[in-house]
Amino acid sequence: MSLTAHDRLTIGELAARSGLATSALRYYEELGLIHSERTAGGQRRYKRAVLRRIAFIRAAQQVGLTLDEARAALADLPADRTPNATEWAQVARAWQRRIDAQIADLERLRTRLTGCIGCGCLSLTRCRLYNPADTAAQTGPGARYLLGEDPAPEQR
Amino acid sequence: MSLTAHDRLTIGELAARSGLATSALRYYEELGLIHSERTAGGQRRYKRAVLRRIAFIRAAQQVGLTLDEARAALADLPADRTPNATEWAQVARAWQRRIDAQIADLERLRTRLTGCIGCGCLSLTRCRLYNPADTAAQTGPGARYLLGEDPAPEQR
DNA sequence: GTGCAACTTCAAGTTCACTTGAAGTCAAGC
DNA sequence: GCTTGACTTCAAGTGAACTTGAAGTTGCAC
Repeated sequence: MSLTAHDRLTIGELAARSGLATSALRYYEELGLIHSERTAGGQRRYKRAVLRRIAFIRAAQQVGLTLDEARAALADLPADRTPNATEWAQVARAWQRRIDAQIADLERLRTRLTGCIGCGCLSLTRCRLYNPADTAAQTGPGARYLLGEDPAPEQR
Repeated sequence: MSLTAHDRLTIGELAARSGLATSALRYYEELGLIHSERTAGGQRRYKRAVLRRIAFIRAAQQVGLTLDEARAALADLPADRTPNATEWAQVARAWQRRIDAQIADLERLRTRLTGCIGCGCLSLTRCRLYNPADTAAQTGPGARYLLGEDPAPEQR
């Protein structure tokens, strides 16, 4: 009678499908990234749409969003159904800008490295890896992995 | 580039020049990423070559290395002098491969997103974002901000 | 109706890359 | 010689993203 095996997923099934650990799924739920229904006994049961949300979250992480930012981005998409083309296009385009910016950053670094190979490099005065005039600054607490600010105002 | 009495830097000077906090510099030293001499009174004094090492470390972080990996990479470069072209080229080329791989990952994601815009997407059966057959996904513990991201979306 | 894997909560632990704070010491300008 | 700011060590804290462990409960197959 219960075709429910098809229509709601246990946390273990969701873990298997999504590739995340059950602990991670509970953690995501605690953060409000995903949601579940409960059985009479208190166990979680997930709609299949949650798989979509998780795919979204993983992609968000790949473009460098924190889970908190991912949650904010998810707020623009419907919780339980497939987003329509308009809803999705809006999000996707924002991400494309992000991705493009990241690619540009990496290409800039690659260019600097290439220059360095040519110049027998890391010279204090000349090296462009060493003196990146172009730096996209950031200095938030948390995520501080960005070769960011350009200090050294006095070059003596 | 005068070799005055100031050919050694205090930790504060190094911090100002490198853009890192003094606490970070002590931490790097604790990890064995950089080294210092000490005054009679026990204060750190840094050779200017340390600035180069720091530039290297920051760039390493940008390409997604952990500090531990950066230390390993630094082992291929001389501690106190400018690396010669051969030494440097070897390292730089390894990094270029890394950078290229990262760019490729991002481009793959962007392609998937583009496809999704067209298809009114995130369909469970069709979506390529949702079903990335190519999971070259990095998700080891540590180093999760693999791509040099900036949390502020549109600031350049 | 029983056995047991899969679930539950809650607290605490982990890793990375640092920062903060306390308590004390050094270096240098006056 | 004094003062002051820059330094010292060591311990503990931070935050993101989870994981681990303990102790107990549920659901389903047999």
